[in-house]
This record gives sequence, C-alpha cells and structure tokens, in this order.
Amino acid sequence: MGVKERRAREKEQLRRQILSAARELFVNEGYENVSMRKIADKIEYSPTMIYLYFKDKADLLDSVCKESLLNLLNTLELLKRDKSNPVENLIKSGKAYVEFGLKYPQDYKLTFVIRPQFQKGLGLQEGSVGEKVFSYLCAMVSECVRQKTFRAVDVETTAQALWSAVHGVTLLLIDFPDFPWAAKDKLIDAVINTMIEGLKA
Amino acid sequence: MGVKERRAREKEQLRRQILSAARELFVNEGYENVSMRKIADKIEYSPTMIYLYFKDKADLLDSVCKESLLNLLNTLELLKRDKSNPVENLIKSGKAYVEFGLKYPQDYKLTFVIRPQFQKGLGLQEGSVGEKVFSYLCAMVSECVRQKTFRAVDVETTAQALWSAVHGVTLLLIDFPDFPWAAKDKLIDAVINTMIEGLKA
DNA sequence: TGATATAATTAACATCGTTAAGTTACATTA
DNA sequence: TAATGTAACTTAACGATGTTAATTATATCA
Repeated sequence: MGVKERRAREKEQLRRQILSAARELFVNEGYENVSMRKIADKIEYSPTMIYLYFKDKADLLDSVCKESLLNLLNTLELLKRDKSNPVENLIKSGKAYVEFGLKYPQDYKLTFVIRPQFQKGLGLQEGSVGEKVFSYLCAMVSECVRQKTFRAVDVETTAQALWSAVHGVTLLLIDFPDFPWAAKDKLIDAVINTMIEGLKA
Repeated sequence: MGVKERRAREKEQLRRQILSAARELFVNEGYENVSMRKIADKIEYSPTMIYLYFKDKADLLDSVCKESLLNLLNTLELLKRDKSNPVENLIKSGKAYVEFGLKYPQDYKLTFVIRPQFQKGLGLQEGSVGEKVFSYLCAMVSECVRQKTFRAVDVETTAQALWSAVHGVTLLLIDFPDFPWAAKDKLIDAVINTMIEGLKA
C-alpha cells in the first residue's frame, strides 16, 4: 500500500515546486506581470497542469502569501523569548516588522495590500497566522501597561494603532522609493519612537 | 478664428468624458477589472479613440489620480486658514486625511498604492500636487515646533512619520473591513493622538 | 498482457492592451 | 459650389492573457 503514499508525496512535491516558482516570479516581477504560462515554463510543465493543484491564479497567490506570513511570524517569535523589557521588545518587533516588509516588499504587498483587494472579506480569521501576529502584539502592549511603563490605554486599540503606524511606514517606503525620505532608519525610528513615547505614562 | 477654439473645446470636453467614465469604472470595479473597451462602451466610442487622448491605460490612471489628489488638497486647504492653534490644526488635518481615504477608498488606493505599482519611480516631483500636500504638512509641523508645543524634532522626518501613521490606518481600515477593529473613530483618534502626544515637548 | 484510473498535455475560447491601416466628417481654398 | 487637405474616429488585427474541455500518455492493478 506504499504506492498511494508515494504518489501523494510526489504530488505534494510538485505542488511545492509550483509554489516556489510562483513565489520567485511574483516577488521578482510582480503579481500582475507573471502569467500562468511563465510559471509553468519555469518548472517545465504545461500551463494547465497548475490548475490541477490550484483553483486559479488568485488561489496560487493566496498560498504564497500564507507562507510569507509564516515567515514573518517566525521572525517575530525569535524576539518573543526575552520578557524582561517589554518596551524594548515592542520597539525591536516594530523594526523587525518594517524590515521584513522592506526585505520582501512584494511578499508584503501581496499579503497586506494586493490579496485583500482580490480576495474581499478576509479579515484575519480565527486561528490564522495574521491573527497570531496580532495577538502577539497585543500581549506585548498588555505587558507594557501592566508594568506601568505605558499609561492605562486600551490594549486592543493601541495594538491596532501601532500596527497602523508600522504598516504605513513600510508601505510608503516600498511604494515611493524615489521620494526624498529622511534616512530610512531615521524615519522608521521616528515612527516607532514617537508612538512609544506617546504611550508612556 | 473661432473654429479652432470650438474644436479645442470639444476635444477637451471629450477628454473629460473619458476621464470621468474611467474614474467611475476604476472606482467601482477596480483598475484591473476595467478594460479600455469597457470605458469606450460607456461613452459610446470606439476603444482606440482613447489612445488619441491618453498614451495608454496607465496614463489614464495617472490622470484620474491627479484629480483625486487635487480633491484631497482642497479638503486640506479648507483647514489651512486658521493659524491660531497649529496642533489642533494638525489633528484635524490628520482626521480629514483619513476620512478622505475612507470616503473614496478606491480613489485613495488608486493614488497611493495602485499607481506606484504600475508607474515605478514616481516620487512626488517638483510642483506636483502631492508635493503641495506634503509641504503643507511640513509647514504645520514647523509651526508646532516654533510655538514650542512640540520638542525640537526634525521637521521633515516628523512630517513623514505622521504621514506614515495616517496612511497606515487609512489603508488597514480600507483593506481589512472585516477585521474586528476598535470603533473606527476611536482607532483613528488613537493613532493621531498617540503620535501628537509623542511629539509634545 | 490488457483494463482501468490518474496525471499531464494539446487545442481552443473569450478577452485583454495596443498598433496600423482605413474611413468618415468637415473646414479651407480655388 | 466643388475639390482638396486634415483632423477625428473606426475597423481589423496582433500577440498575450486566464481558463475550460477534450485528448493523450503513464502507471497501477487484475
């Protein structure tokens, strides 16, 4: 009965092959400029084969994005360990978040801008990776309030506000690379530090 | 010599007809889902006629966005008058900015997300409307610093940070309408007030 | 070996942005 | 008024796209 298993393994392998080809092309050339035929070419299969593994192009995009979020989550998890200084932790996480976005701009836009546009009504549903990232953010804010480093702000609202700020600077830096920004790090610091400062007791 | 003028007038009129048809379709159905043929149908002309007035589809998008930016600028100009309380002014402007984005979400995304994606290397060039909006923001920050309501922050960086924050909350609210946000106004206030608070002397 | 199921391919469709060639409408000149 | 030139618009067509249906190859089981 090992046949079935081997077949399943091969299928899974090909699925991953499609995914990684799609990812690379999406990231390097942009979702719009990548055709199903181009993806198929890259892995030396016929274009229509992809439809045996993914419903359509949007579904392919969706799967790529899920991977991206897992990546981001891992990056943040690494910072989670140290519980001694939650404020410092929050700052580091914010920087890591923005830097992740700048390191994988296409992934970031894909996940947080393009996908919601193509797949209406996805709201970081229960148990999703996005929800995990967000609840992790809440936990850190909560800890800052508990330690009275922050004043008694509403935890959820504050977490959302912080997310807004880092999301905004990430997207602006990605989308307007030619704008005469202040030095990139200086701007990121300004956004994060100003928010943190505004929350302190 | 009135003939030339009449012809020019008619040309301009048709140009505006194209623009407003394109705007309506872009806004309602999304840039990607609108074809040149659909625009042409709407105004009962042949598709290729559009190319006599606009270089290509991206150019059409570009022109639509310029109009949007002018709209935003007008909205903000209204607040400019009162110079007495620059901080209050800044807060009001921030709220007006976000509310503009939420009122015309497709316009906003078109201008600040979709366009940069399709038209690389546009960086708020000299004399553009976008530059005006930004310099207006700088002026307000500068005034706050001068009045010593803000500490001696770098004006440009601070303006960019503020822009980041309002941009971020605008986009999150547009893109994830189903996320369990805090009450919309509460979140917007949190973002803006936290930033302002973080800048105070 | 031959039947059967599954995987992958070929062919095709409708639609897209865009270009080139052709046609109409109209103001100007003879 | 009739011929001419030109600007405005349309028709026809190209190559590329996402996707579906029909078809062929491949590998497993009897």
